Amino acid sequence: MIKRKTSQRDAIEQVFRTENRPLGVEEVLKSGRKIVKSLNQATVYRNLKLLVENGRLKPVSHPVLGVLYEQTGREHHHHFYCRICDRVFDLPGCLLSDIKAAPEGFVMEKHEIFLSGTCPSCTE
Amino acid sequence: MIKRKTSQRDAIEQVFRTENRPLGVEEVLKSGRKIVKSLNQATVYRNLKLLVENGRLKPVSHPVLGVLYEQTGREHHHHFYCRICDRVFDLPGCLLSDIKAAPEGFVMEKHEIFLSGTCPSCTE
DNA sequence: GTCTATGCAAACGTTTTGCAGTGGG
DNA sequence: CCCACTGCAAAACGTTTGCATAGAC
Repeated sequence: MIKRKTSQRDAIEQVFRTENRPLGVEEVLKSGRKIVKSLNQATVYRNLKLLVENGRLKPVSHPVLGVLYEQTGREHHHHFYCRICDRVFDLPGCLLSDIKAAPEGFVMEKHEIFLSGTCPSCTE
Repeated sequence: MIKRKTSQRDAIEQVFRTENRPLGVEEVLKSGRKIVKSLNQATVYRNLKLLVENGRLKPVSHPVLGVLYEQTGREHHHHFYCRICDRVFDLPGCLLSDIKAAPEGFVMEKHEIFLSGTCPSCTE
């Protein structure tokens, strides 16, 4: 579905590569405008959707921040939300591995884990 | 902040007692109207907020269904989402208990876990 | 009778869409 | 030279709010 290479879409992808953490629409727009100053909100929405359909991004529905997007291609992992700096960090590994999580009768196909608290730079 | 007893609020609370699972605004409105047919959407929104402030309900931000509400007073637990019947079930116990979840430097204060798959009635 | 809580409609913030025009291939 | 993609503005959607009045106490 992506047919052409545009400076707007490039800028959006570059933002994800630079920040290297899950980002929301507003953050992508703000940072993307530093690269392509005419960047429009509708273009960001359309491209985030396109990039998801093309398997380059994955949506993460965060309990506090709403829908975020992150780059695909990394291992299964979970997220840590810092309530002070309001950022989301990737956590290595999976806390649920080889635990029988769901009771009898339930067939578990997926899981998501969200931790929250304070990150290293905000904790003193 | 709740000063009076109204049939609308009673209906809303009754819906939660009857269903006994996390519910979204639309479900509350739909079921509540079976009890008080004039029940208005704005009234549902206002009462859900009031009931949260009064400690009777607790919001749960679900990755698929958005904001749901559940009755307070039960132990810490997590949720299972059935992708077939689209309902959320409470799960007993906590899968994260006494596991060191966050890496060095991160101070974990809370966590949320969402499982999904198929529930007993939808699995054959 | 007082004043909280409700119903209705307008307002709001966020996301999506229609359309004319730009620019990638 | 196409037509995918963009910017802009309007529409759509879910939630909140202002206001007049019903109804709890």
